[in-house]
Amino acid sequence: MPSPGLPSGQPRWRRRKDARPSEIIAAAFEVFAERGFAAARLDDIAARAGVSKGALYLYFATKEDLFRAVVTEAVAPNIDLMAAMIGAYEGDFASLARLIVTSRADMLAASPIGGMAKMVIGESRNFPELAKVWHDALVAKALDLVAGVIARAQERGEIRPGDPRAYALGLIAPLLLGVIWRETFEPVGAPPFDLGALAIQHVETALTGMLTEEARR
Amino acid sequence: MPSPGLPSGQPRWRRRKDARPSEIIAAAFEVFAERGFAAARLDDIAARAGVSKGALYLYFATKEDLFRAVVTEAVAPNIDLMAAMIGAYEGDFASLARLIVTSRADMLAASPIGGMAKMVIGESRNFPELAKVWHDALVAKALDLVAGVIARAQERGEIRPGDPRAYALGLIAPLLLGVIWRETFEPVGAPPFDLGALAIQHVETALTGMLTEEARR
Amino acid sequence: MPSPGLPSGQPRWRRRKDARPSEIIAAAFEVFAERGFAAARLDDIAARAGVSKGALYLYFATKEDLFRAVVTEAVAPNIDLMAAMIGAYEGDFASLARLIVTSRADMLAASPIGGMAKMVIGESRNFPELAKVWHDALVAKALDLVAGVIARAQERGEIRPGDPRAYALGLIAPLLLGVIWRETFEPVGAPPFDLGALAIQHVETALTGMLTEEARR
Amino acid sequence: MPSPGLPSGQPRWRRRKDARPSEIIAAAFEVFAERGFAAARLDDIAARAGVSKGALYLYFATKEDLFRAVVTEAVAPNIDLMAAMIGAYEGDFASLARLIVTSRADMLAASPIGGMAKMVIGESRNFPELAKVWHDALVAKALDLVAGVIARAQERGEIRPGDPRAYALGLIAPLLLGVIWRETFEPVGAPPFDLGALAIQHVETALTGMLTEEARR
DNA sequence: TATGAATGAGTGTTCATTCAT
DNA sequence: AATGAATGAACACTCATTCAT
Repeated sequence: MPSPGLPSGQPRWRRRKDARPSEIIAAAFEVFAERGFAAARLDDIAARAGVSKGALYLYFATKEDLFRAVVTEAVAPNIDLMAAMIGAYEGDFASLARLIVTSRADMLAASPIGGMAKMVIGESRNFPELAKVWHDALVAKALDLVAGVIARAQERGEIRPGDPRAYALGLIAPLLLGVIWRETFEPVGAPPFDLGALAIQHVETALTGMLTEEARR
Repeated sequence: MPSPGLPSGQPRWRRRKDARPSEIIAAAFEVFAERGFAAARLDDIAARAGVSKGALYLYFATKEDLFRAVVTEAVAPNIDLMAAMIGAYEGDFASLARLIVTSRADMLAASPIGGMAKMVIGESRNFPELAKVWHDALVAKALDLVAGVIARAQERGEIRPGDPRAYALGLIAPLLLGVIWRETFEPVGAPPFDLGALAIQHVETALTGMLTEEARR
Repeated sequence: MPSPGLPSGQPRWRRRKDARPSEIIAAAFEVFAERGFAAARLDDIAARAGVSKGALYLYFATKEDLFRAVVTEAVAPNIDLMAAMIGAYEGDFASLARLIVTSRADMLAASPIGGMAKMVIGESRNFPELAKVWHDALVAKALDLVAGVIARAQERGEIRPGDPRAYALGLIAPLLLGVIWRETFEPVGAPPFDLGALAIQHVETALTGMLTEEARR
Repeated sequence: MPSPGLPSGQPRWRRRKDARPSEIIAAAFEVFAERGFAAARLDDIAARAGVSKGALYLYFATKEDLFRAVVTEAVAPNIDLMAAMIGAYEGDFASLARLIVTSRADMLAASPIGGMAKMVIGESRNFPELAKVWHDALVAKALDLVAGVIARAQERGEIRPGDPRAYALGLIAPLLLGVIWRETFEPVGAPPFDLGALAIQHVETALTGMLTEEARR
């Protein structure tokens, strides 16, 4: 039985069907990122979204569904950015690598993707489907793109022999680890990494290591 | 619900003459790594350890304490290995780097430390103390060790100018990410990385990028 | 949770010029009969009635009120039928009994009164008022009518000595049980009873048992 | 987190693994019979059984399972009683019928089977399996037994022609209806039926109606 | 020590009811 | 009059923790 009257001067709620789901997802993201899936409470998510607990169920069938929505939602906007960037590029590998690494560093520094990554990593056993979505739609795609660029640069003689995927991982790993570092260790007092500076130094080092003698000139 | 820092006067668990506690920790590690802290059930841990649920409480006061024991236990044996290896080393940086990277790759490939890392990352907000322990006792120490070696090599003119910590991160990041990859994405069908091969290729590339002209000869 | 008897000054539902309330009652009857009171969902009732959930509250104050309306509505048309039939009858008991039993059998076979009975029986503890309405307005009335006819027939020497109510129950019990059988056991594979055939055989058997020697000639 | 200490002088519970399930079933029977399945609250059942809510789940996986146990438990002791009674009988049908009807009346008057019947009838749509169990193990069996006896009596010329199942239903229907009456209408003020007296009168009437002229002598 | 039956606070989910539109 | 998004109390079920044995 609903409480017959909390004496409030304002309407108890406003009808905002369209905005609700994304507001809820945003609130859920925060709580899931803070607590992890299992420890997150729907009460908290609802409160942070400014709705009642019951309202969550108007848009998401279960807590798991809400979690899925949070994760997949975060994947979507990132998928084709790098593809567009790489596909459109005309020029030598070194310039492209500098562009990729620094732009990724900026993106990672600004976006909450670190929190997402933490969730996906932490819940990968409980939600393998989400790990798969992240892998297929984001991680593998990005890695394959970069590895493809590297392979073509190798054919042009710009890059030394070697496994392109390993090169690609070496190129972006410090950035990703920097994000995990920020999410995991900075809150407990670890000195921060400046992702931008890290990127600049790392890409030059990596390029020096990857490029052939000719390409370095 | 984690209580970050209960000031307990006694040791978290008593080591008894028999193997019970470590058996329990081993079982708990498996379950925590599979499910995460919150979703892990003490029933499962007890069953896997071959003891009753009540017996867990003879050795660990709470589920949180057991988790703490699992994590800190895993840190211990790794702490001083690298320090010993590095401290004892006489020789040029390139040789040391090859030794460090390949030996770390072997260790990471063989040990369940990836599962640990997943747990620490995933529960870092709920157990900041453990993130701190991991950082202080393991991650920062390893990073500082490597960064120190690099700094000294820079002083000797073996390595180009640049932030030693950034160089250190660039050196070991692919390995760590490879471990996370194995724990997170391989179970959902991602192609595996061969950590050993990755290490060999990566260390040469990184060295080429880091070493000065003189040192490369 | 039933509140047995809220003293309301207004009629439980307002009959409007259009058919809405009775459409809702019809839909509610179906859902209540299928699920029982507690398990019936107003969403389903509204959907089956082709109205919104909110519209239900324009006609019925609560779910309980709707249930009351369903049950009392179903009682109404049956109340005076038998009374009229019996009151108008001129003739011997045997003919009247044959008429009553066979006509009741037809009615029971055709009407959804079995579903009603199930509801009243199943919710009698939660809605004693409705059990009372059914008893007072329908069951007791019918039983008393038949018992009265039997008592008068006994005075005329047509029926043997014995409690008229017990005779009346014996006369109609197989029909009622046949209806309950149909609602309860036929859906799970029980062989059906042919109510008409049952009635014909039973009334002759009962008459043979009840009538005096003289009346049987 | 369990409450660390309710100050009670007695132990909070005693270990009684063996007795628990039947105590719980007994308590559950009462609550289900009073409220119906959906409206019954596990808190109430637990309280009436003198255990905690959690304890219910040591013995029954779900509320539905508990309901199933209640119903099937009640079926068991009744199954073979009548079969034994009938199988052992040597003598004419009239004597057997008198024995069956009066002994059933005593049993029905004394047992809570009326409450069970109400539950099975009321929840037959939600729990068709239970309606089936009741039908197969109890109702059909009893009806077939009686119908079989009647058919053999017909072959011996003791009973008039007619469908044996219809005769059987006519023989026992008033008793069953009397039980439903007691559960449904007596609590709301209906005058009670004396099942014993009803049985005695009814069986004589029915026998008179069923027996052939020869058998009646 | 060791067990595991018992506890009960906590939480995901449902759904009758309300009310802004 | 009618809608259906929103509410929130209620309840089934879980599981860390306790304690009689």
